[in-house]
Amino acid sequence: MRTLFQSPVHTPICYNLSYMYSPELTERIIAKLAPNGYTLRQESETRYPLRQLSDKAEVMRVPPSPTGFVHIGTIYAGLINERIAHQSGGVFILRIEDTDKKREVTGSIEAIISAFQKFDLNYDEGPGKEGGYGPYLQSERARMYLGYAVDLLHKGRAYPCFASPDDLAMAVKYQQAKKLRPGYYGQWALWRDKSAAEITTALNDNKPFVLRFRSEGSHDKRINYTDIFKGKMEVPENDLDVPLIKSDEFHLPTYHLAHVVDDFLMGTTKVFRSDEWLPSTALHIELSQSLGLKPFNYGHFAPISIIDNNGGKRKLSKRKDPEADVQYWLQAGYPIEAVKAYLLGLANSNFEDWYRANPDKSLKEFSLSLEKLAASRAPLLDMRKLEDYAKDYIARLSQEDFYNAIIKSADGTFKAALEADPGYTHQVLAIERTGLKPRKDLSQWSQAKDQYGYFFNELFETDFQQQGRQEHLSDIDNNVERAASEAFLSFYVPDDAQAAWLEKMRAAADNQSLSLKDYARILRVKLTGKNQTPDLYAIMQVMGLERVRARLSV
RNA sequence: GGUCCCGUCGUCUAGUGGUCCAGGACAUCUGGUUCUCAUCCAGAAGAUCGCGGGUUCGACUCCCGCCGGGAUCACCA
Repeated sequence: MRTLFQSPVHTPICYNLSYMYSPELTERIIAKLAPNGYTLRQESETRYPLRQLSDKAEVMRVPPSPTGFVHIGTIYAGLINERIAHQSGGVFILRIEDTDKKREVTGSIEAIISAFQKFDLNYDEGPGKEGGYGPYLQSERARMYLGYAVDLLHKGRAYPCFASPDDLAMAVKYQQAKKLRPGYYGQWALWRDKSAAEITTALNDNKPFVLRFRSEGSHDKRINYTDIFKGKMEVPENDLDVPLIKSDEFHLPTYHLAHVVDDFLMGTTKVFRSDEWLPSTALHIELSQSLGLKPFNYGHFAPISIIDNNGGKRKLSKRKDPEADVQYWLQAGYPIEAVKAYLLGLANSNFEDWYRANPDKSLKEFSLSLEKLAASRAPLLDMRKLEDYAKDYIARLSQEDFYNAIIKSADGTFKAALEADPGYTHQVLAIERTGLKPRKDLSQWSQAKDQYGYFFNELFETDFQQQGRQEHLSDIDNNVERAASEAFLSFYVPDDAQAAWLEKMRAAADNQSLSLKDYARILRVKLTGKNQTPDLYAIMQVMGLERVRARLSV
C-alpha cells in the first residue's frame, strides 16, 4: 500500500497559514463544495498502491473527452502512447475525461472504445477493463478530486470564488482596454483576498462558487523544466488562480486538477499531450508542488494539421475537415494497418525505411523512438501518401486475406453478388494479383465495387453497361462496334494462349481498319463498361465464354 | 497585447560546424514495360536550408535581431 511517505513527494507540503480559514468556515465551504461527501486524500493513496514495474516500464495514457466524434489525433496519440508503453513492458491506459457534462455527447464513449478496438490499440486498463487503478471515467472519480481539493483548501492553497460570468467578463474587458495581460491573477483575482465575513455572507446567500487555486507564482519569475520532446524550457511561473472545482451540481474538477490527481494516482510515468497544453505546464507544475507531488515528465508534440483553403497550415478542425473524424477513414475503407503505418511514419521519420526493409514484420515490431518523435512538427495530412501506403498494403495481402477483406467490406447487392458463387469470385479477385508485380488498384476497400462489380451480371447491367458505352464509346459508329464484336466472337476460343489471342485481335482490327487500341477499347467497354481495366485476356478467361458472348452480342 | 512553440523541395522529412552547390519518400513530368489502366523500371524537374547580421578558416547546423505561421491567456479539454 502506498502511504504518503512512499509517494513521490519531494517538495515540502506547503501550507499557507496566512490564507487558512477558520475550521468552522472551512467546514462550511466543504459542505457546499462536496455535499455528497468526498474521499480523503490518504484513503485514495492507500487504495491505489504503487505499481510494481521494472525501471524501464512506462505507464502511458491517452485521455480523450467524449464530446463528439473521435478525432484522428486521438488515434495518433493512442498509437504513440501504446507503443511506448508496450515496447517498454509497461502499461497503456485509456482514460475518459468526461468532466464537462455540458459538452458531453451521448454515444461518444462507445465510439472511442470502438475506434480503439478497430485500430487494435489494446489498452491494459480503461473502461470495461478494470486494472486496479480505476474507475477510468473521470466522472466516476469525482469524490477523489474533491478530496484533493479539500486538502488544498486546508492548506490555504484554494479558495472559493463567487464571481459571476459578468464579473469575470468585465475584468477581462478592462484588462484588454488597459492593454494588460488578461486573466484571473494577482489583483485581478476578485475573491482571492476576500475576508471571512464576505465569504460567509456569500455562502449565506447560497451563491454558487468555483474553488480556485491560490497561486503563489509570479509572472516575473521564471521556472525551468525539461520537455521530453522539446528539451530545456524556461517559462514564466504560473500566477493564474484557475478553477479547480466547477460550480455546477456535479462538483466535477477542471482538467488541471483531474490531470494531476489521476496521473499521480494511476502512476503515469510520462505525460504526452499536444502542444496546446504547453502554456499551462507551469500551472500544472505548481499545482503538483502545492500538493506535495513531484511534477510529471511532460512531452508535448505538435498536432496533426492540414492545408487550409488560404494555403495556410492549421490544426485539423473538427468542423471543417472530414478527415478529422476517424469515422471518415473507416468509412472510406482505408485498411487500418495502412493508416497505422502512415501515422507511424508521421511520428518517426525512420519508420518508412524500416517498413520497406521489413515487409513481413508486424508494425508492433517497430521500435518507436522518442528522439525521432521530438523532431516531428505539425505534420500535414498527406492523403496521397496514405493512399500509396494503402495500395501497397493491399497488394501485399495474401489472396485469402484479400478475398476475406473484400467480402467483409462489401454490402448490399455487391456483397450478395460476391457471395453467390465463391469459386467465380475467387477467380475474379485473383486477376493479376499473383507474381512479383501484383496489381495496385485499391487504396480503399470502398473502391472494390467499382473495381470488380462488372464481373457480376446483376451489377454490370445496373451500374456499368449503359453509362460505360455512353461515356467511352460515343465516338464509335454503332455498325463498326457491332461488326467488331461479331468478328471477335467468330474467332474467339478461350483455349487460345494470350499471344495467339492477341494476334487474332490484331488481324481483326486491321480487317476493320481500326487501330488495335480502338478495337480493344470496343471490346473492353462492352465487356466491362469501363475503359480502364486489368488485362483483357485475363478478364475474358475469368468471365468465360458465356458471359463474353452475352455481353458482346448486345 | 503578454508568453511559449515552430520555420530545409508542393508535402512528410534526413541533416547536431567541413563528407550537403543539401539526401530519401509521396506527389508531378518524360521514356520503357507486344490492348487501356493500376503498377513496375529508368530518368527529369523541384529547396537562394524564413530574412538580416555576427562567431568561425568554414554554418542548414552556434549566437543576436527581425519576419512569418501556430498555440495559449475559459467554471473546454
